[in-house]
Amino acid sequence: MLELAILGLLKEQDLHGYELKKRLTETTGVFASVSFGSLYPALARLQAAGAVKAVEANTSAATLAAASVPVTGSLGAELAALRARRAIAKSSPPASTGRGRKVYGLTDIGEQLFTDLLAASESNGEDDRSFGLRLAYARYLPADLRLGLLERRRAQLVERLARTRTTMRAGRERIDAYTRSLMEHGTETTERDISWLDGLIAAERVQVTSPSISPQTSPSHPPPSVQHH
Amino acid sequence: MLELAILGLLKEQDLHGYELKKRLTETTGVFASVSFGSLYPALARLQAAGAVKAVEANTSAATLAAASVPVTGSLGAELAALRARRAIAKSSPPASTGRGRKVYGLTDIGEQLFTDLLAASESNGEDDRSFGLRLAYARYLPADLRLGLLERRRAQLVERLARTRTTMRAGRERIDAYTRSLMEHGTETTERDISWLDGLIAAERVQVTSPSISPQTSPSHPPPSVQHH
DNA sequence: ATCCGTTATATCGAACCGATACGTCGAACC
DNA sequence: GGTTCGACGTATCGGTTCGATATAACGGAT
Repeated sequence: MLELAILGLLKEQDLHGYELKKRLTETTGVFASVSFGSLYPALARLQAAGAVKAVEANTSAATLAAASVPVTGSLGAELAALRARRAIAKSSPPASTGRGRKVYGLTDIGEQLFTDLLAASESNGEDDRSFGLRLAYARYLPADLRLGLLERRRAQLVERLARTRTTMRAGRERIDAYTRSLMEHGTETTERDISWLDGLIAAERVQVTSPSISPQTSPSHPPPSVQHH
Repeated sequence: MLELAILGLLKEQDLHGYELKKRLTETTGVFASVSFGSLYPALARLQAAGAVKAVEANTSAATLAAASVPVTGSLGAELAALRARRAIAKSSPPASTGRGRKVYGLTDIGEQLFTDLLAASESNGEDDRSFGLRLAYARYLPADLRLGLLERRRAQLVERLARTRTTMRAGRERIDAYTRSLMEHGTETTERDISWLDGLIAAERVQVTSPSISPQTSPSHPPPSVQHH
C-alpha cells in the first residue's frame, strides 16, 4: 500500500524522505495520510528489497543545486523562489539546508514492483484509500485493467449501499437521530461516488472500444447496471 | 478510538465479541471497520483496566429460549429468505449457538471512561473516523460540547478545502487527469460535508440558545430531537 | 455419514501511527 | 545580540491495528 505510493512518486522524480512525506499528505494523501514512523521503515524495506537506492546524499554542491530545484517544484511560488535563491547562494560552499538528506531513486526492480503492485487486483484489501491511490496512478495501467479497477470499485460501493440500507431498515427505532443523519449523509455521498464513477467508466469505454471495429460492443464487461442482490 | 466504540456499544447493551464486531462494521463501522485482531486485544485492555467485565459465559437458558422464537416458517428453499429470517431472529438478542462465548458489560469505571474519551476534544487525532464515531455517540454529550465537536469538524474541513485548492492551483500541469478528477470529486464531497454540517449546527443552535430561562429543561441530557430526512 | 457455512474466541507477525529525539538553519522577537 | 521559534530533515520507540490463521462447536445440506 504505502510502498505503491512511494514507488509511484519516485517513478516521476527522485525525492528524499521529507519531500516524499509532504507530497504523500498533499496530493495523494487526501486519502492516505502517512507519518514518518511508517515512511522511513517502508523506505528501508524497499531499499532492502533493491527496489530503491540512495542516489545522492548531501555531498556535492553542484548536484545539490541541481537536485533541490526540481524538489521544490510543488510548493507555492514564494517558497520556490526562496529555495532557489538559497540554493544559488549556497552553491559554492559544501553546506546544505538542514541535516544531511538522502535522495532516493527507483531501480529496475522498483519499476517492476510498482507495475506488479498497481495491477494486483486480488489479494489486497480493496478499501477506500487503496482505490484512491490506484486511481491516482491509473495512467500507468493498461486500459482494460483500468476499467476493471473502476468497475470493481463501483460494485463495492453498490454493495455497501445495499448493506447500509438493510441495516437502516432493520434497526429503525434502534438508531438515534445523529447516527441516522450520519448514515443518510453517508448514503448520499456513496450515491454520488457511484455516479462519479459512472462518468469515469463511460469516458473509459469510449477509449477502450475505439481501437476495434465494433461500434459499441464491450466484449467481456456488459455495461454497468445498478441491480443489487 | 476503538475503546470508545466498544464502550459506546456496551453502554446500551451487554454484548459478546462477535456481535460487537458485527455492529462495529455495520452501523458505526461505515467509518471505522475493525478486525478481530484489534477487537480482542482492545477488550482485554478494557477488562484489565476494569472498564468492562465478563457478565456471563454461554450457559444461560433464558437467552437461549429467547433466541428460538419463530420456527414456523415454510422451508421455501430460498436462500435469501432464509438468511433474512435468520438475520432478523439474531438482531436484537445476543443469540445462542456456537462456541462458548463471553458476554461483556460496562462497569462504573467503564461508564466514566466512556464519558472522558467522548469529551476528549484535545490530544486526539481528529480524523474522519474519529468524528463519525463521536457524532454517533453525540447524544451522550452535553449540548455545548456537541456544538464544539461540529464546529471543530467544520473548521477542519474548511482548512482541508483550502489546502487542496492551493495544491491544485500550484501544480496545475503536473497533475494528470485521473488525479485531478479524484481531487475535484473530493472537493465537491468536502463542500457537501460542510453544508451538511451547517445543517446540523443550525439545528443544534436552536436548542442551545433556549436553556437561559428555559421552560422545560432536561437537566444533563436534553433529548436529541434533531430533525432528519 | 459427511462436508460446508456460520457463529465464536484467540493469537501471531507485520505494518502503521503518534510522539519524540536529534540536529541544522533562518527569521523574528525582545 | 542573544534567544526563542519554526521549518527542514532523518530516525526510532511503544502501542495499536490489520490480515491471516488456528481452533472449535453447531446446523443444515448433499
